[in-house]
Amino acid sequence: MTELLEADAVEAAPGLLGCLLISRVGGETTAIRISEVEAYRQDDPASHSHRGITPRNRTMFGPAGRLYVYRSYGIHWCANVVTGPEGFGSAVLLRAGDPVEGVDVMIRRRGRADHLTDGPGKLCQAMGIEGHHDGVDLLGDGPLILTPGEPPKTIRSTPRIGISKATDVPWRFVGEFDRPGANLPRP
DNA sequence: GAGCCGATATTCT
DNA sequence: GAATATCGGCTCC
Repeated sequence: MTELLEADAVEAAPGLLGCLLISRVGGETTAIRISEVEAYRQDDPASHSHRGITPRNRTMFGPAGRLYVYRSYGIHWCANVVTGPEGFGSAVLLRAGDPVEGVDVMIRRRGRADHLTDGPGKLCQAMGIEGHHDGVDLLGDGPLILTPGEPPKTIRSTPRIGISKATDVPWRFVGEFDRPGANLPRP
């Protein structure tokens, strides 16, 4: 896991598909199987880190395996896994996952029973990830843990979503699995 | 289903 | 002042 995350974000991103993200925020356990990610790195005009270090994005420049959390559109939280060597601002945005544990908790946090973790802001809300989790170590014993899982059957790469720069690079990765996500609510 | 709109922190012009 | 790595509620098919 550590070696994967120390690689370039574009290499690490597809490797994160199928990994499990476990949250114990507030003493309640939720977990997802990661199914959709996007790679961002410093030499990429669409990345927060492209124009250098700021108070918001400084976690992206830290060691691999940390969680980078930022506020999106002033409303939502978005979670990234920091990758690459320390000092190079790169991370993998967690866009979506399949719920595998704590669905009842997710439903309560989201206030609805469908679309629990199928977007970056929704994923954070369902797992209780907020701004104060920025910088936590995902490989240690903290409230948020990243562990290896079963890789997807196939991986598709597409252009990234919701950006206006560097829309030509296919750095969004979507995993397709044999088994559907456990406990996925029927829409 | 698609399309419009409002909410609003942080950064950049 | 404008743009953004979004979402949910609304309308109208």
